[in-house]
Amino acid sequence: MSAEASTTTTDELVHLATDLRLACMRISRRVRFESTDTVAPHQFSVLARLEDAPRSPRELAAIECVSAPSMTRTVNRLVELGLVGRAGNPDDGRQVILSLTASGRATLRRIRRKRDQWMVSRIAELPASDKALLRRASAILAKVAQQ
Amino acid sequence: MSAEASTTTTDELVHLATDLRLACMRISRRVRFESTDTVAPHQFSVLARLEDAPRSPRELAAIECVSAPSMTRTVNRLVELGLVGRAGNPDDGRQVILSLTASGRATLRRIRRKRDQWMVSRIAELPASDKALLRRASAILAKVAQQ
DNA sequence: TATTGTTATACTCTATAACTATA
DNA sequence: TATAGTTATAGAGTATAACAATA
Repeated sequence: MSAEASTTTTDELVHLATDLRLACMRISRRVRFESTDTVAPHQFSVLARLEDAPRSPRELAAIECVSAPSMTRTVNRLVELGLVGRAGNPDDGRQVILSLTASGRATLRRIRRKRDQWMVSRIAELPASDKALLRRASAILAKVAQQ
Repeated sequence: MSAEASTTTTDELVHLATDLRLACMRISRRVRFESTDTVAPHQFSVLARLEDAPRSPRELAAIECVSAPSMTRTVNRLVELGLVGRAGNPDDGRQVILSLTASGRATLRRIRRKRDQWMVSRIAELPASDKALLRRASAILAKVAQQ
């Protein structure tokens, strides 16, 4: 009875984990639902991967944990939509190099802006103390997600 | 320079929204990825809807925002798996009433436990002050998601 | 022979349209 | 005729296996 008072009990920990997980999943769900755009989730994900650097289909398939034929299909569609460009590698005739087009970059920006807008509109009305708390929580959650 | 110090600027607000959204989405993604179980996401969702009360296929289709034939298919599979039971409505011969079986309830519990475990293992190591902060953040996020 | 990428084929989830049974 | 549910059919995403081209 004395040892439990000062620290977090297992029960409290599980409770916190459940509540926090549900809150994150619900927010994630709402954001995804709200920001349904011109490209599907798996297409958005590939565009985001190409943002930093051009990549080969194989690389993308590995990162996204899908098969090579699946990635071929996804990439074909993105090329068709004009969001991704395909180029050959002069040093290795087998390889294909994929990169974002200007339109692809614009699409990424637009989708992110839309997602953020949903979140901004909900946070804006909160009292300053809640915002400050979420600011700190955000950093902790980011670390938790990275683990 | 004097007015901006005390309150949240638009820029800070958007920044917070982006960070918080990304953190929630990443955690959600990790949880879903980690807890891939016997049933697919859309099946899990239907099981959860049947937890509180039996429902008709039509009701489920409306709640889950899918077509009636899609729900027929999903339900068929869940019945095949023994997780959902099908019964006729004596008052209306057209209607079908779906409810969770004992096995369906057990499956829901098992999946939730698995999802929680991932979150618990990550939160457990945090300092007590972070846990306390997340406890408060969780409540705020829950309200935000509900809006 | 190993690697990169595509094509062939099949399974699942989704949808719309057509159908059956009941009200 | 209107409603609940299913069946018919098609489109998109996924997978594995087989193939072509290059190293």
